[in-house]
This record gives sequence, C-alpha cells and structure tokens, in this order.
Amino acid sequence: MTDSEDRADAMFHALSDRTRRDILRRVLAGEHSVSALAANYEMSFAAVQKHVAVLERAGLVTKRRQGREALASGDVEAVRSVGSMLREIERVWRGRISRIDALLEQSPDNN
Amino acid sequence: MTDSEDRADAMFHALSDRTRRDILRRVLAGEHSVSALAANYEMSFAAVQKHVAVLERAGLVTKRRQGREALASGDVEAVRSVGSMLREIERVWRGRISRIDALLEQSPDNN
DNA sequence: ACAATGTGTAACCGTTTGGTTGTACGTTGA
DNA sequence: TCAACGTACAACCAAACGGTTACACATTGT
Repeated sequence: MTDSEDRADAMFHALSDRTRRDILRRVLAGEHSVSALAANYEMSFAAVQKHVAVLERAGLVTKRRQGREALASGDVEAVRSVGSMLREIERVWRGRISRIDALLEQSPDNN
Repeated sequence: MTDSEDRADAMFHALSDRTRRDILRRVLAGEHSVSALAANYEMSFAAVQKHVAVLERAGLVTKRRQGREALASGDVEAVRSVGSMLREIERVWRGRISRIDALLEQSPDNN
C-alpha cells in the first residue's frame, strides 16, 4: 500500500471521478464538513462520505474531527506530487526528440 | 463525450492503472507495435490491446497502421493537458492563503 | 498456396465501483 | 432528558473493470 505505484494508482483513481474532483476543489479552497459538502450534490450523504474517504485514502484530503463534525481539507502537496508523477512520465519524451535529432544529423540527405 | 469533464474522467481513469502508465512511458519514448508492447507484460495480448485502447480513447495515445502492425505513440500534449487540469484544480488554493492572510490582518491580536 | 504473424473483438468471469437504504453511535442544543 | 444532527459503516445492487480464451480477418514470408 505504501508502494509508489500503489500511491499513483490510488491518486489517479481518486481523480478519475468528477464529483471527487469537485470535492477536492472545494476542500482545497478551505475546510468543509462532510455534510456541508454533501449538500452540494444530488446524491445521498453516504455516497459523498465514501467519495471523501476515497480522497482521504489517496492522501489528497485530510480530515480533522471537531465535535460531531469531520472537517476535510485538501492537501496541495499531494496534488502537486501527482503533477510530478506526470512530469516523470513525460520525461522520456525528451529522449525521443534527441534521438530523432541524432538520426537526422546522422543522415542529413534524408529530408 | 467531448465534454471537458468527460475528457478528465477518461484521462485520469486511463492513468489509474500501472500497466497503462508503463505503456504510456514506452510509447512516449517512441513508437511501438501493440504486440511488441505486449511482450513486456505477463498478461495476454488481448489484455494489453485493451489497455492501449483505453489510452487511445483517452487521447493519450494515437495509433498508426503500417501493414499488419499497429504502431502506437504517446501524445505529450495530452499528458501536459492533464497537468493543466491539476494546476486548474489547485488554483483555488491560492485564494485560501489570501483569505487566511486577510483574516490575520483583520484581527492581528488573534495569534 | 499456405502457414505464421499481428490485430481486433466477442463472450465470459470474478472483483471493484458508485450508488442506494438502514442502522448505530457520539455530539449538540432546547 | 431527549430530539435533532453529523458521521460512519454494513448490506445490497447494477454497471464497469481487468483479466481470460476463442475466433475472425488482414498481412507477410516461404
């Protein structure tokens, strides 16, 4: 579960649902209780609670208990780490360019 | 299907599987036929073919037909657009800081 | 001509997902 | 005290997912 690929799986999966992305936007802007979040969607409270749990398991959201409320806030660093994963994935693309350049340089008459 | 949220759904979903992320890395580095890709994994050719199809439907990969082979290559711009989506999501976080700053400025004795 | 190769798709199967309702339990306020 | 509120979780369901095998079809090489 602590594996890097497992974390990537969890994060991308968490982001693959539009309701969860919307929740993430809201809790990045500021703390919101689960029921306050649930009020924004046309689904049951339980459904929204599960969405928050998915975001929490992925590490994108943390929850703080205050009285009977559970206040959720977004973790910007975690969101940024997803961006890093993407940059890491596309890094190999640079090599592709270099290789094409090298090839063209090697046979300059092949234009 | 052409909706922005639909595209985000498809892209994040496509990225939520480690085999697909690995395929994407390979085809970003250069063109590969589906069977050449399949040789790298301990699953059936059909499974890999479906993974490529998911990446293709998400727009992260394009396929070009050459003879009996289907050559897949990664679309760096599409990968970058996922990064943009993330930056768009975390944009609201800036406002959070401003609001906290404003609050602290408004009541400077509350430290 | 024909066997081998590469691709795509259909049918199937167990598991996961995203939703529901119901229930239990702690917290709050009248 | 006790009703209302906020949360969490279990049980259930249809649909999607990730894998399999089997088959159809086009291309290639001998």
